[in-house]
Amino acid sequence: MTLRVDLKSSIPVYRQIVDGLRILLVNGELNPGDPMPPVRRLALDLGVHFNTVAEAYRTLAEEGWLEIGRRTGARVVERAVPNRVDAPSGAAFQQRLRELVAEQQSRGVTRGRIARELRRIADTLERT
Amino acid sequence: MTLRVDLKSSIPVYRQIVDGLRILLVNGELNPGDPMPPVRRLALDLGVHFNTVAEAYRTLAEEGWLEIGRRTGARVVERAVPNRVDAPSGAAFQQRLRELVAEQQSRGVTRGRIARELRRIADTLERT
DNA sequence: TCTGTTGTATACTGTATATGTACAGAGTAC
DNA sequence: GTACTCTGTACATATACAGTATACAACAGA
Repeated sequence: MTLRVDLKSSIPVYRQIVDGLRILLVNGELNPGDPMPPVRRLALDLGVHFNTVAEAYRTLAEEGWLEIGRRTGARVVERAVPNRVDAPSGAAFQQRLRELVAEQQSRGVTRGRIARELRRIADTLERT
Repeated sequence: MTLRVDLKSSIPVYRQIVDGLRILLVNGELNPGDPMPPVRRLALDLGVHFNTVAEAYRTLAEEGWLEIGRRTGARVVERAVPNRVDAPSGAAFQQRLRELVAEQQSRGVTRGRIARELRRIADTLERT
């Protein structure tokens, strides 16, 4: 499982884990039925405490991606596509995008380079 | 000045201010020579404490966007484009992009819709 | 039934965010 | 030049949150 966390980042580790795993889930690298590694093992791999991983698992379970059993461990489940009533989230997405882009510009990355990266992700999205 | 903060967000207010102002700076809506509003006034507008705004101003000053004087207040200055030695930051940008995209997908936003948004931003970037 | 492995619950510590309050510097009016 | 007042700064403080330690409960399997 390809997953890394940056302990020095200002983004909380448990959220880094959630974000990282969500990418794998959305892209089908983790599929319904797949067992997740025990919190203690993943925690050891990442170099954090197992409660931190447990928190991430719970978050993903609330989102409907995982099912957690006491002794069974965590497992990926079939997930109903949420009916997207959340129109406002779109605005937040745009805002976050603009912030990220501005930060890159601020670092000196050229507009062309950023634009190319955005298109690359867009292409990847539709080519699936 | 178009700037809003979300007090309920998990993103710290002072960083929301930094991110929001950086967009205005990068896009030329705030230009060298322009005076920034006093911390107490902007704080009042946003509904936060003035020290929170001051922290944001200091961060932008460290980035080279602002110059701060005791009685003069904060002012936008000409900023040298940083020599982009930070190659690793590109990888972090890609990762953040993927995380944002995955989050939208998780919410039920279609790939096409996300791709369109990414391309829209990319177009805006190059059309300037 | 026993045992070991799983996630859970709770308390605790350190850090970061936001605020309250007092202060210091520098223009301006007189 | 002196008083005044508007600017940002420098602390101390309250609070919330992230991460950890530790004990516990559930449950599969021998």
